[in-house]
Amino acid sequence: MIASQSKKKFSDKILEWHRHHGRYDLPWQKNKDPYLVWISEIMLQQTQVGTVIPFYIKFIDRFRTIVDLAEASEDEVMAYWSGLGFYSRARNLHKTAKIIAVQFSCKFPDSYENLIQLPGIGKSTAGAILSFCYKKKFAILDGNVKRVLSRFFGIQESINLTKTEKHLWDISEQLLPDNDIDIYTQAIMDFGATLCTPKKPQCDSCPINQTCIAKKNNLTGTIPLKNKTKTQADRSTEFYIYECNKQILLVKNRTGVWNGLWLPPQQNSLSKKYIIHKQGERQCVFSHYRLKYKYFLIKITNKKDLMVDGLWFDWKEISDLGLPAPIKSLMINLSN
DNA sequence: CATACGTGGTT
DNA sequence: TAACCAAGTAT
Repeated sequence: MIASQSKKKFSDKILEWHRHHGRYDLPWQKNKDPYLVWISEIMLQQTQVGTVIPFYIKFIDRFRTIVDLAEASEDEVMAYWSGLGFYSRARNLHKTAKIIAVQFSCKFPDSYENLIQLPGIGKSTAGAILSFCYKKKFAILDGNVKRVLSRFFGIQESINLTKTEKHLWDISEQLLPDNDIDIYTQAIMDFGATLCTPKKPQCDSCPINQTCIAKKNNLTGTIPLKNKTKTQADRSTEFYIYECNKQILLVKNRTGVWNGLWLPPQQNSLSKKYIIHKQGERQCVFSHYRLKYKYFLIKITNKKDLMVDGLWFDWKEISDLGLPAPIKSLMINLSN
């Protein structure tokens, strides 16, 4: 339990800091339309602000309302998400738009119970939407808040543990101010993102440095503690880029990473003799493993030589398709 | 509870 | 170069 006076001090100081040092000109801060806030929150999950901005601008320009999104094809939604990563976010975004269109008559839900059941909206995203759009007193617990709170309270247990996570949620909820909840939610994220940073936090100009346990004990370099996940074995695959009549064959991937995106076939199904025009080897690094792949550019004269369940696309269509970032980059290279 | 799920930037 | 990090959620 945190004493009510300490609570007020904490939120007051974060709010006061935000007045002078907060971020005010991000593209999703122009209004409190829950649809737009939702899009930004999903895009920002595990993704840096600078990466999100151009994707957000293009996305909301194409899908201006929940109806635009609900009526779009999954393929087009994936194309707009192409390069942003964590593609289940895009698939869930599309699912949720349809659910809101049908079950909520296009009106964005404003209760925790309704929000939390929507695909892709978890506790923190629900809290962000409720506080930003409806000024309801709900907490968030993103990476920024975890770092700020674990340092301020000197929490030296790993933040990966369920117990610690629960503790942090508890603190985050207790610290909420009675007023200006929407500003406070933005303020504590800005605070974590720009002052209480992972590396080299600016403790000298921190408004709560007098009572920060990590600062007091010189532990800002070690808090928050994280369990490191064990490194996984590399994986390998091959991509066969078949060209015929200035078109290339792609198949819709339905498993694992890149689920929902287009990929070149990963096995060679040509029975006749063929010529490899270009080939090479690359790798891409994921959160949990490294993928090494060989690629082969093979030109054929008859599409019927390939019995593959895919579609043929013009080279110039590649940049507008839902392809993984490294594969799109490879293909654009090969088209030159 | 641990793991799957991307990508690009920084150290 | 490898490791770490970024507005988490689903299973």
